[in-house]
Amino acid sequence: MRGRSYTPSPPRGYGRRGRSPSPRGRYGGHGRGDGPTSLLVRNLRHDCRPEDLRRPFGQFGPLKDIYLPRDYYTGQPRGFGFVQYMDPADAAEAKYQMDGQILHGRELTVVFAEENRKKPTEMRDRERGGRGRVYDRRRSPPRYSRSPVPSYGRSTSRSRDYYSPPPRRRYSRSVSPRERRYSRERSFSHSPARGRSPPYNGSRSRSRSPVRGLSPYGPRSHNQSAGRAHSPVRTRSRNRSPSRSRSRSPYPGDYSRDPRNDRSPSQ
DNA sequence: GTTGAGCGTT
Repeated sequence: MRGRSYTPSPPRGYGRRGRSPSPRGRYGGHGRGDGPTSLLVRNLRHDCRPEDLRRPFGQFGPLKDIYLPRDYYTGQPRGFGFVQYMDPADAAEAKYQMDGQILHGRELTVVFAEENRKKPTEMRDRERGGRGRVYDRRRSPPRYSRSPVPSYGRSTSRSRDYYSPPPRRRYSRSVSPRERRYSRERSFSHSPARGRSPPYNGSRSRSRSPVRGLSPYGPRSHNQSAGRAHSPVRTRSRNRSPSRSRSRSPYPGDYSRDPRNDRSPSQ
Protein backbone atom coordinates (compact mmCIF):
# COMPACT_ATOMS: atom_id res chain seq x y z
CA MET A 1 0.00 0.00 0.00
CA ARG A 2 1.50 3.11 -0.89
CA GLY A 3 0.00 6.46 -0.40
CA ARG A 4 -1.27 7.63 -3.66
CA SER A 5 -1.08 11.34 -3.97
CA TYR A 6 -4.04 12.92 -5.52
CA THR A 7 -3.17 15.36 -8.20
CA PRO A 8 -5.34 18.39 -7.92
CA SER A 9 -4.98 19.50 -11.45
CA PRO A 10 -3.80 17.08 -14.02
CA PRO A 11 -1.76 18.37 -16.90
CA ARG A 12 -4.01 19.77 -19.48
CA GLY A 13 -2.21 18.17 -22.31
CA TYR A 14 -2.80 14.65 -21.41
CA GLY A 15 -3.88 13.08 -24.56
CA ARG A 16 -6.21 10.48 -23.32
CA ARG A 17 -9.71 11.64 -23.66
CA GLY A 18 -12.83 10.00 -22.55
CA ARG A 19 -11.96 7.83 -19.68
CA SER A 20 -11.11 9.52 -16.53
CA PRO A 21 -7.78 8.65 -15.02
CA SER A 22 -9.36 8.34 -11.70
CA PRO A 23 -9.90 4.96 -10.20
CA ARG A 24 -13.48 4.14 -9.94
CA GLY A 25 -14.88 3.64 -6.57
CA ARG A 26 -13.24 6.66 -5.28
CA TYR A 27 -15.92 8.90 -6.52
CA GLY A 28 -18.50 6.32 -5.95
CA GLY A 29 -20.89 8.52 -4.13
CA HIS A 30 -23.38 8.14 -6.88
CA GLY A 31 -23.44 4.46 -6.41
CA ARG A 32 -22.73 3.40 -9.96
CA GLY A 33 -19.46 2.23 -11.18
CA ASP A 34 -19.96 3.93 -14.48
CA GLY A 35 -18.07 6.96 -13.44
CA PRO A 36 -18.46 10.16 -11.65
CA THR A 37 -21.07 12.59 -12.73
CA SER A 38 -20.13 15.50 -10.58
CA LEU A 39 -17.48 17.97 -11.44
CA LEU A 40 -15.86 20.38 -9.15
CA VAL A 41 -15.13 23.63 -10.82
CA ARG A 42 -12.57 25.79 -9.20
CA ASN A 43 -11.34 29.26 -9.64
CA LEU A 44 -14.69 30.74 -10.30
CA ARG A 45 -15.23 34.39 -10.03
CA HIS A 46 -17.00 35.35 -6.94
CA ASP A 47 -19.84 36.84 -8.80
CA CYS A 48 -20.28 33.80 -10.86
CA ARG A 49 -23.71 32.33 -10.87
CA PRO A 50 -24.99 28.91 -11.76
CA GLU A 51 -26.41 30.26 -14.95
CA ASP A 52 -23.00 31.26 -16.02
CA LEU A 53 -21.85 27.73 -15.77
CA ARG A 54 -24.85 26.21 -17.31
CA ARG A 55 -24.22 27.44 -20.76
CA PRO A 56 -20.66 26.36 -21.18
CA PHE A 57 -21.10 23.15 -19.30
CA GLY A 58 -24.47 22.33 -20.69
CA GLN A 59 -23.00 21.82 -24.12
CA PHE A 60 -21.73 18.44 -23.24
CA GLY A 61 -24.94 16.98 -22.11
CA PRO A 62 -27.92 17.42 -19.88
CA LEU A 63 -27.13 18.79 -16.49
CA LYS A 64 -28.60 17.46 -13.38
CA ASP A 65 -27.55 20.13 -11.03
CA ILE A 66 -25.37 23.09 -10.52
CA TYR A 67 -24.46 24.25 -7.12
CA LEU A 68 -22.23 26.97 -5.86
CA PRO A 69 -21.55 26.73 -2.17
CA ARG A 70 -21.24 29.90 -0.23
CA ASP A 71 -20.18 30.89 3.14
CA TYR A 72 -22.98 30.35 5.51
CA TYR A 73 -22.68 33.54 7.44
CA THR A 74 -21.46 35.93 4.87
CA GLY A 75 -23.13 34.55 1.86
CA GLN A 76 -19.94 35.07 -0.02
CA PRO A 77 -19.29 32.73 -2.84
CA ARG A 78 -16.44 30.49 -2.19
CA GLY A 79 -15.06 30.46 -5.61
CA PHE A 80 -15.91 27.00 -6.65
CA GLY A 81 -18.90 25.07 -7.68
CA PHE A 82 -20.32 21.76 -8.66
CA VAL A 83 -21.71 20.75 -11.95
CA GLN A 84 -23.45 17.49 -12.09
CA TYR A 85 -24.36 15.64 -15.20
CA MET A 86 -26.88 12.99 -15.87
CA ASP A 87 -24.44 10.99 -17.85
CA PRO A 88 -20.97 10.23 -16.60
CA ALA A 89 -19.68 10.29 -20.13
CA ASP A 90 -20.76 13.87 -20.48
CA ALA A 91 -19.11 14.71 -17.25
CA ALA A 92 -15.87 13.22 -18.44
CA GLU A 93 -16.08 15.07 -21.67
CA ALA A 94 -16.89 18.30 -19.97
CA LYS A 95 -14.07 17.91 -17.58
CA TYR A 96 -11.67 17.31 -20.35
CA GLN A 97 -12.93 20.19 -22.39
CA MET A 98 -13.58 22.70 -19.71
CA ASP A 99 -10.55 22.23 -17.62
CA GLY A 100 -8.38 25.17 -18.38
CA GLN A 101 -11.06 27.10 -20.16
CA ILE A 102 -11.41 30.74 -19.44
CA LEU A 103 -14.61 31.89 -17.92
CA HIS A 104 -15.00 35.52 -17.10
CA GLY A 105 -11.32 35.95 -17.41
CA ARG A 106 -10.44 33.14 -15.14
CA GLU A 107 -8.94 29.87 -15.96
CA LEU A 108 -11.16 27.20 -14.65
CA THR A 109 -9.94 24.09 -13.05
CA VAL A 110 -12.28 21.23 -13.51
CA VAL A 111 -11.88 18.00 -11.70
CA PHE A 112 -14.11 15.21 -10.66
CA ALA A 113 -15.78 15.92 -7.43
CA GLU A 114 -15.52 13.76 -4.47
CA GLU A 115 -18.78 13.19 -2.88
CA ASN A 116 -17.87 14.35 0.48
CA ARG A 117 -20.83 16.47 0.94
CA LYS A 118 -21.10 17.57 4.46
CA LYS A 119 -24.17 17.84 6.47
CA PRO A 120 -25.32 21.21 7.62
CA THR A 121 -24.42 20.41 11.15
CA GLU A 122 -20.95 19.52 10.18
CA MET A 123 -20.71 22.67 8.24
CA ARG A 124 -21.52 24.70 11.27
CA ASP A 125 -18.86 23.01 13.17
CA ARG A 126 -16.37 23.78 10.57
CA GLU A 127 -17.36 27.39 10.41
CA ARG A 128 -17.08 27.61 14.10
CA GLY A 129 -13.55 26.62 14.56
CA GLY A 130 -12.44 24.09 12.05
CA ARG A 131 -11.44 26.63 9.53
CA GLY A 132 -9.20 28.51 11.83
CA ARG A 133 -11.50 31.43 11.84
CA VAL A 134 -13.92 31.48 14.63
CA TYR A 135 -17.20 32.97 13.77
CA ASP A 136 -18.59 33.37 17.16
CA ARG A 137 -21.80 34.81 16.00
CA ARG A 138 -23.13 34.78 19.49
CA ARG A 139 -20.64 37.39 20.53
CA SER A 140 -18.69 38.94 17.81
CA PRO A 141 -20.55 38.90 14.62
CA PRO A 142 -18.54 39.16 11.49
CA ARG A 143 -18.16 42.69 10.40
CA TYR A 144 -19.40 42.00 6.97
CA SER A 145 -22.75 41.02 8.29
CA ARG A 146 -24.03 44.33 7.15
CA SER A 147 -23.81 44.86 3.54
CA PRO A 148 -22.35 42.43 1.18
CA VAL A 149 -25.69 40.82 1.05
CA PRO A 150 -27.16 40.91 -2.37
CA SER A 151 -30.53 42.52 -2.58
CA TYR A 152 -32.51 39.41 -2.72
CA GLY A 153 -35.99 40.49 -1.86
CA ARG A 154 -36.87 37.86 0.61
CA SER A 155 -38.57 34.94 -0.88
CA THR A 156 -41.47 35.74 -3.05
CA SER A 157 -43.53 32.90 -4.30
CA ARG A 158 -41.85 30.11 -2.51
CA SER A 159 -43.45 29.84 0.84
CA ARG A 160 -40.15 29.01 2.28
CA ASP A 161 -36.84 29.53 0.79
CA TYR A 162 -34.31 26.88 0.75
CA TYR A 163 -32.51 28.91 3.22
CA SER A 164 -33.50 27.79 6.63
CA PRO A 165 -31.85 29.63 9.45
CA PRO A 166 -30.62 27.81 12.44
CA PRO A 167 -33.14 27.57 15.23
CA ARG A 168 -33.46 30.94 16.79
CA ARG A 169 -33.13 31.41 20.42
CA ARG A 170 -35.87 33.24 22.13
CA TYR A 171 -36.81 36.67 21.14
CA SER A 172 -35.37 39.53 22.97
CA ARG A 173 -37.00 40.15 26.27
CA SER A 174 -37.84 43.61 25.21
CA VAL A 175 -39.99 42.33 22.46
CA SER A 176 -43.50 41.68 23.43
CA PRO A 177 -45.30 38.78 21.92
CA ARG A 178 -47.40 41.21 20.03
CA GLU A 179 -44.41 42.77 18.48
CA ARG A 180 -43.11 39.52 17.39
CA ARG A 181 -45.78 39.32 14.85
CA TYR A 182 -44.71 42.61 13.46
CA SER A 183 -41.13 41.78 13.35
CA ARG A 184 -42.00 38.73 11.46
CA GLU A 185 -43.78 40.69 8.85
CA ARG A 186 -41.22 43.35 8.78
CA SER A 187 -38.69 40.83 7.93
CA PHE A 188 -35.27 42.26 8.36
CA SER A 189 -36.04 45.89 7.92
CA HIS A 190 -34.43 46.61 11.21
CA SER A 191 -30.96 45.67 12.05
CA PRO A 192 -30.71 42.53 10.18
CA ALA A 193 -28.75 39.93 11.90
CA ARG A 194 -27.99 41.42 15.16
CA GLY A 195 -24.96 39.33 15.09
CA ARG A 196 -27.01 36.27 15.22
CA SER A 197 -28.77 35.35 12.16
CA PRO A 198 -26.77 34.98 9.07
CA PRO A 199 -27.14 38.07 6.98
CA TYR A 200 -27.35 36.01 3.94
CA ASN A 201 -31.00 35.54 3.41
CA GLY A 202 -31.01 35.15 -0.28
CA SER A 203 -32.45 32.27 -2.05
CA ARG A 204 -29.91 29.82 -3.02
CA SER A 205 -27.75 30.26 -6.02
CA ARG A 206 -30.05 28.06 -7.84
CA SER A 207 -31.56 29.93 -10.62
CA ARG A 208 -35.23 30.09 -11.22
CA SER A 209 -34.96 29.46 -14.87
CA PRO A 210 -35.01 25.82 -15.56
CA VAL A 211 -32.23 24.35 -17.55
CA ARG A 212 -33.09 22.28 -20.49
CA GLY A 213 -34.22 19.13 -18.88
CA LEU A 214 -33.98 20.47 -15.42
CA SER A 215 -37.00 20.66 -13.31
CA PRO A 216 -37.86 24.20 -12.34
CA TYR A 217 -38.24 23.02 -8.85
CA GLY A 218 -34.87 21.53 -8.75
CA PRO A 219 -33.88 17.97 -9.08
CA ARG A 220 -34.25 17.21 -5.45
CA SER A 221 -37.51 18.85 -4.73
CA HIS A 222 -40.72 17.19 -5.38
CA ASN A 223 -43.50 19.01 -6.97
CA GLN A 224 -45.75 19.31 -4.04
CA SER A 225 -48.14 21.75 -5.49
CA ALA A 226 -50.10 18.92 -6.93
CA GLY A 227 -51.20 17.43 -3.70
CA ARG A 228 -52.32 20.66 -2.14
CA ALA A 229 -54.41 21.79 -5.05
CA HIS A 230 -57.21 23.68 -3.37
CA SER A 231 -57.39 22.74 0.15
CA PRO A 232 -56.35 25.77 2.07
CA VAL A 233 -58.18 24.66 5.10
CA ARG A 234 -56.41 21.99 6.88
CA THR A 235 -57.99 19.71 9.29
CA ARG A 236 -57.44 20.80 12.78
CA SER A 237 -54.49 19.29 14.40
CA ARG A 238 -55.11 15.86 15.43
CA ASN A 239 -56.86 15.61 18.69
CA ARG A 240 -54.45 14.39 21.16
CA SER A 241 -56.61 12.30 23.29
CA PRO A 242 -55.20 11.79 26.72
CA SER A 243 -56.34 8.26 26.83
CA ARG A 244 -54.41 7.71 23.70
CA SER A 245 -51.18 8.86 25.11
CA ARG A 246 -51.75 6.79 28.13
CA SER A 247 -52.28 3.73 26.09
CA ARG A 248 -48.75 4.14 24.91
CA SER A 249 -47.70 2.76 28.18
CA PRO A 250 -46.18 -0.66 27.91
CA TYR A 251 -48.70 -1.68 30.49
CA PRO A 252 -51.95 -0.50 29.07
CA GLY A 253 -54.05 -2.50 31.39
CA ASP A 254 -52.29 -1.78 34.59
CA TYR A 255 -51.27 1.80 34.70
CA SER A 256 -49.60 1.54 38.03
CA ARG A 257 -47.18 -0.90 36.62
CA ASP A 258 -45.85 1.54 34.18
CA PRO A 259 -42.23 2.01 35.14
CA ARG A 260 -42.41 5.59 34.03
CA ASN A 261 -45.04 6.14 36.58
CA ASP A 262 -43.31 4.27 39.22
CA ARG A 263 -40.79 6.63 40.62
CA SER A 264 -38.61 5.93 43.55
CA PRO A 265 -39.82 7.45 46.76
CA SER A 266 -36.33 8.45 47.61
CA GLN A 267 -36.15 10.69 44.66
C1' DG B 1 -37.03 10.99 5.07
C1' DT B 2 -31.01 12.56 1.18
C1' DT B 3 -29.38 16.75 2.29
C1' DG B 4 -29.98 23.90 -1.03
C1' DA B 5 -25.07 25.44 5.06
C1' DG B 6 -21.57 20.61 -0.92
C1' DC B 7 -15.11 18.83 -1.22
C1' DG B 8 -10.44 21.76 -4.04
C1' DT B 9 -12.29 29.41 -1.80
C1' DT B 10 -8.77 34.74 -0.91
